[in-house]
Amino acid sequence: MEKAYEAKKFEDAIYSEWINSGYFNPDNLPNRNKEIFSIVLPPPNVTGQLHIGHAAMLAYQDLMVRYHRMKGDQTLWLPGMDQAAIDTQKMVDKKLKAQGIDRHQIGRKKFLREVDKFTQESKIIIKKQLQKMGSSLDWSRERYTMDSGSTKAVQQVFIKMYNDGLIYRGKRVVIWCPHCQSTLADDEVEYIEQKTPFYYFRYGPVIIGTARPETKFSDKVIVVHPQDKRYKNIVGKEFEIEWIQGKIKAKVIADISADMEMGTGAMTITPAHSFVDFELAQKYNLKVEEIINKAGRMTSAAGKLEGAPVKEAREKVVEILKKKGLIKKIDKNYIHNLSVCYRCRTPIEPLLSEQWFVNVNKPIKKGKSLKQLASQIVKNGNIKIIPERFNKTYFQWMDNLRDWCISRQIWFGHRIPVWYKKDKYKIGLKSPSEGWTQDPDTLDTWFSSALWTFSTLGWPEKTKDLKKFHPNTVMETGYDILFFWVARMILMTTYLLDEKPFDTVYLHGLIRDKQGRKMSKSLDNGIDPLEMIKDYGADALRLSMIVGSTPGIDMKLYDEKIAGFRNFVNKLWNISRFILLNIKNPKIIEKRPKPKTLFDKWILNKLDSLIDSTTKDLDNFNFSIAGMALKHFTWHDFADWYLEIAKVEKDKEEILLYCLQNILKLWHPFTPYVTETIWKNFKTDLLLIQKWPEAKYKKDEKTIKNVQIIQKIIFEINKFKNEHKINPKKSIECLIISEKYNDLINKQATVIEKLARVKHTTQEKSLNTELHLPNIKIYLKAETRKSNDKEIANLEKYIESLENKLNNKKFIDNAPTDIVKKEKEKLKETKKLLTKIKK
RNA sequence: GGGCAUGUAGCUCAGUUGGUUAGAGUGCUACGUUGACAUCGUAGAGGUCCUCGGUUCAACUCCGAGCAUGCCCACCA
Repeated sequence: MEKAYEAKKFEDAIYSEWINSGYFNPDNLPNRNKEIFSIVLPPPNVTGQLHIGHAAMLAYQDLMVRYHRMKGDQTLWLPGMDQAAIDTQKMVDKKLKAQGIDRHQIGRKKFLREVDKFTQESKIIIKKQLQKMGSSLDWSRERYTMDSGSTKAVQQVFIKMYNDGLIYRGKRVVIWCPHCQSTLADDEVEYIEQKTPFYYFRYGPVIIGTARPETKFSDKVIVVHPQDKRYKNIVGKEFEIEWIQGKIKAKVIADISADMEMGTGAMTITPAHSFVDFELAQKYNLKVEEIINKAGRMTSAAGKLEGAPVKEAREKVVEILKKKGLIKKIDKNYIHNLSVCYRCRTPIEPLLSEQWFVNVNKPIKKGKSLKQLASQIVKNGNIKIIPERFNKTYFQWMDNLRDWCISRQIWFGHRIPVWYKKDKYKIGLKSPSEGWTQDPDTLDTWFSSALWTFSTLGWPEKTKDLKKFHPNTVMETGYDILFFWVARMILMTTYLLDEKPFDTVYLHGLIRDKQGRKMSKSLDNGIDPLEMIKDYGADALRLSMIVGSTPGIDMKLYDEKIAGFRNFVNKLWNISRFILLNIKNPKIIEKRPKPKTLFDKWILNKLDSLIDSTTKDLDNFNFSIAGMALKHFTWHDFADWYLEIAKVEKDKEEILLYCLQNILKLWHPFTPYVTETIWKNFKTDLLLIQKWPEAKYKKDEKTIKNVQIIQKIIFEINKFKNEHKINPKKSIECLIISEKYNDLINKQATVIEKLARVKHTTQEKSLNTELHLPNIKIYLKAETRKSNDKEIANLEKYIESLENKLNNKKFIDNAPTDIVKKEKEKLKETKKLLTKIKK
C-alpha cells in the first residue's frame, strides 16, 4: 500500500470490477432475505452535462442502496434518462443553427433524426459521469423516457385517460410564449420585478385599476365583493359606459374573488387572458373573447388597433382614454412581477388556446378526483415525506391544482395520439383511414416522467419486476421538483395502479456556492463534479455532500470542504495501511474476538455501539449523523487511541482486523471506492456484498469510565507540556497517586508512560509540579509552574451556579432524584478539585 | 399578500423526546514529527446559542411577539 491514497489510481478499475460482478443487478445477488429495497434514479436530462446537484442525489441514493444491498435486501436501483423535450429541442436547434440550418427547412423527420443522434451521444457521456460517482445502478435495466417501453406506456395512459373522460381538448387559458410559439409549463415561467405605470380608469360607476389597459377592450363585466358596502346598490344592474371604442353596456356582478382591499375593490374581467378571469367567466357563463393572438398582437376585437403589438397597443389605448378624460390617476411607482419565458425572456401571454388537458377535478373513483386521490394518499400517511413540513406544501399545491395542460407545440417528444380530419378527431395510434392527419403536438415532458416508477418496471405488462419492486421503497430527489415531478407521479400512480408510487419521499436540499448563491452558468460559480472527483476522489465528494447536510435544507459546497473529507479518506487508508503492514496474510475475522485488556474491551464495546447506531441512523434517513459518528469513531477512538495503544500492548492482530473489517463495512455505503480498494487485501469476495455488521450493544459503563480516566490523565500531562513549551517527545518524571483508582492506574502504567511520554518515579521530593484531577494527583518534574488564576475563577463560577441550583428548594422538590444526585456529585468533585488547586 | 424555512465560534454547519461548565470541521496561534498518516499529531484562543417576553425547578431545545435572511405560491384588478 502506498503512503497516500490516490483515488484516481483505483476508482475506474474498481467500478469495472463491480460491474463485472453483476451484483448491481438484484437477480444476481446471493443470500437474499425477503425485504425489498427499490429506488429509481430521477432521470437526468439527456442534454449533456451532469452537475453537482446530480452528484448529491447520487451520493444519497447510492448510500441507501449499498446499505440495503449489504443488509441482504433484494436491492434495485434503476437508472434512466429523461428526454427533456423543450431543452433538448432547443439545444439541437442551436447546434443546427451553427451550421446554418433551420429546423423548418429540413422538416420534422430529419430534425428528429438529428435529435436522436444528439441524445445518443449525450446518453453515453451521462452514463459515464453517473458511473464516476460510484453509483451502483443496475445498468441491465437502464431506461429512457422515449424508449419503446415508455412510449407504449405513455400512449396507453393517454388513451385510457381519454376514455375515462380525464383528458379533453379544450379552449382554455394557457401560458404562451409568443417567441417560442408554444405553451409553457408553470416551471418554465420566470418572474422579473418591474416598475410599470398602473392606471386608474373611470369605468361607468366605478374606478378600475390595471397595468394592462390593452386587454380591456371588451371588458363588459364589473366584479365587486358581495360584502362591499360601497357597491351594494349597483350589484346586478347594467350600465351604459363610455369606453375605448365608444359606448358599451356593462353589468355588475358580486363574487368573492374580488378583493375589497385591493385598489378600488372593483374590477373588470378579461376571461381570455387570465386564469382567474377565465374561471369566473365559466362560473357566470360569460363570453370569452380573445384580444391578443399567439403572435403577441391585437386581434380584431381591438378594432383599429388590430395587428398592433401589445406594447404599442397599450400606449394607444391610454392615449384614447386620456382624450376621453377617463383617466383618473396614473401610479408610476407600481412594481409588479413580469412573467417571462425562462429561455428567451419574452414576456409570456396567458391566452386562449386549443390544447389537451388533464381534468384533475372530475370525480372518478368513489367520487374522488385525480387531485383528491393524490392528496388523500399522503394525508392518510401512506406516503411519508421527509422532511415532514413539505406535507403542507404538497397539500397546498395539490388542492389548488388546475387542469393540467399536456400539449406542447414542439416536435421532440411523445406525439399526441390523435388524428384529425376537418372538425372531427379520433384517438388512436394509427391513422383511422385516408385523409387523417396526426396532431403535430407532443406531450409535456412531465407526462412521461410521471409514469417513471412503474413504466421502468415494465408496465403496462404485468412483469415480475413490477410485482416485486413497485411501489418503490424510496423516492429521493430535490425539493425543487416536489410539484413538477413527485406530485405528478403520485397523481398518475394512484389513478392507474390504485397504489402509491413509493413509500417514502426523501427530499434533499440544493447545493449552493460558498456565498449561498444558486449555481448557474451565468454566474460561472458552478462546481464541476468531475473536476472534484479528479482532484479529491469520488469518496471525498460524496462525503462532503452527506455529512453536514439536512434534508430539505440547502447546503453550501466548496473546495476546502471536499479537501477536508479527502483528508479523512486518506486517514482511513493509513489506518488500514498501518494494520496491514504488520500482518502477512490478513484473515477475515468473523467472530467478535475476546478482549484481553481494558482498551480491548473498550474499543469492542464502542464498535458495538457504532454498529448499532449506524444501522439505526441509516434506517431513519439520518445520513449526516451516521457519517459524523462513524468519522468520530474512526479517527478519534480507533486511530488516535486504539492504534496508539496497539503500539504499546502487543498481539492485537485479531482485534485490529476485526475492527478494521467492520469499519470498512460500515463506511462502504458512504465511501465505496477506498473501502473496496482496501478490502482487496483480504483476498475474498467484494466488499460490495459483504454482510452488514450486526451487534448486540450493551453499554459497558465501567470500562468506558476507566478508559476516560486514563485518557484524562494523558490529556492533562500533554496539556501541561504544551502550555510550558516542553517538547512532547521529552520524557519527564512523573508520579501518579490515587487511592480510588490505584489498581487501574498501575495496570495502565505502561500505556500512560508511552502515550504521555513520562517516566514513573517514586521519588516524590524531586517533583515540583502538581496537576489536579478528581481523586487523582499527578506530580511532575518540570522547571516551570503554571498560573492557575483562570482555572480557579472558572471553577468558582461553576461552583456558584451549582450551589444556587441546589439551594433552590423548587429544584430539589421537582427535579428527578437522579438529576439532583448528579448535580450534588458534580458540586462535591468540583469543590475538592478547587481546594487542591488552591493549595 | 399567503405559506415554509433559517438565524449556534472568523467561516461552513451538527445539536434526535427540555437537565452538557454548548459541539465538529475548517481557518488562526503555539509546540512537535514519536513503529501508518504534514492529506499528520498535541494543545490554545474564539460563542450574550438573533432580540424581547412567557411556560418550567430547569430552555440552544417548548410557546408567543419582533428583527434579519432565504425560498415557495399567488399576483400584470
